[in-house]
Amino acid sequence: MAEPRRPRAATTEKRSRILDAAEQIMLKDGYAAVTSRRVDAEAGIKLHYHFGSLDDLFVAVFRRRAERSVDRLRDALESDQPLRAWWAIASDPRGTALLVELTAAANHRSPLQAEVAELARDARRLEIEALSAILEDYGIDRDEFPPSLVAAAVQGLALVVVQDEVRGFDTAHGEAKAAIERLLDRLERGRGAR
Amino acid sequence: MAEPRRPRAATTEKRSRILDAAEQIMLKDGYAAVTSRRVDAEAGIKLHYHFGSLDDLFVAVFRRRAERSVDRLRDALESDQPLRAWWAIASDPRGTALLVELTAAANHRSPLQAEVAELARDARRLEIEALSAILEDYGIDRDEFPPSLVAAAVQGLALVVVQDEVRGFDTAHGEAKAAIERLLDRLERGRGAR
DNA sequence: GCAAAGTTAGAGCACTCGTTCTAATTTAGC
DNA sequence: GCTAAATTAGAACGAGTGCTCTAACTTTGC
Repeated sequence: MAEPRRPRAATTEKRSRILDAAEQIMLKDGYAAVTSRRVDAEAGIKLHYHFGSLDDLFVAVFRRRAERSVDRLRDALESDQPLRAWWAIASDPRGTALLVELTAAANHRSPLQAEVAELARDARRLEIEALSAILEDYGIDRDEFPPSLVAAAVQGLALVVVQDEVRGFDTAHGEAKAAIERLLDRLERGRGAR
Repeated sequence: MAEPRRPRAATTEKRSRILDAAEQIMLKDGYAAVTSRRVDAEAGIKLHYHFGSLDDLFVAVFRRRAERSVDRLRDALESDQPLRAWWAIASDPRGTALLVELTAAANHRSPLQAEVAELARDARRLEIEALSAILEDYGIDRDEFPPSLVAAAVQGLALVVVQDEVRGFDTAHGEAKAAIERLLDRLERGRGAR
């Protein structure tokens, strides 16, 4: 049978160095700029030995990110101020930008598409479950604003506000962000008082 | 001086045939699939004579779309049921998908980036102005939900719901859409009664 | 220190890309 | 119908792509 053939000590570190390079390129110039030669140059290592194909690399980048995201989301929704903590995660510029790029890249990389769909489902399920339990604490009517709507609204709002800010669009995103903070103040205060 | 050298009769039709082809490719396989040879094949004409460069083509696709969008948005916001009409536009799958692709493409096509920024600013300004006038009619508190927040929320919500639906993600988007319709019903009814 | 396995750099392959050029064809205006 | 301009197809160029192969190099376990 196949021998164990264990990798060397430094290998996992090199894998993550390649993943870091891929993320950085994606954030700077978009997913289409993530080419084998560009990653090689940025990481100082050739990717093909460690990942085989670009598809595999994209999937690995996504997986590493997705695992962190789901863990952090779970913690946030179980924290003292679930809405505020959730918003902090959703409105993180780096994470949002990467998610947008990876989702766009998934359009023509089917192995990646499956991963993206899975994360979308898991994250939304997590959010909806958590919201089902806490929405009433915030004084939000569940018939008028069901968890599925609130979840989509939070994610969408974060997406638009963050993207407009990152891209430097002149869309009063600062004012919107301030209003969201005020809203969170009021909601979290109201929840504590209940 | 330069002679008039007027183009032939069929030329404008051919230009728009190329634009149509570019849109179709983008919707099907993403902006990165819009290559000169692919467009040539899809449209049956060579694009370089009519547009010069791919950058010019992308800008032309965006401009044609942007002009229609702003006009339709203006009409919607001046209609009898501004929120509902606006939502209908924002949640149009084809328009949303194209906007996402073009915005992503703008990441590494600077001539396009300038156009996108301009549309974002103009559309948002239009929305904020209209909302400033009608928000109170809907019984929405302007301090708690300022126009800039409502505008970002509507666009973000549409983005997420439509994208999840188009991509077949299992995120309860159907339920969210139904809740939005109920919300619109209530809001528009309340506005009429005022 | 030595063999075996892990890892590397570099060349190379077959392909696609955006764009330009040229020669041929089609059309418009007279 | 003729001429000048508009438009076309097709080849070609240099560059970049994902990926493979090979020969060298480095580390590991004994």
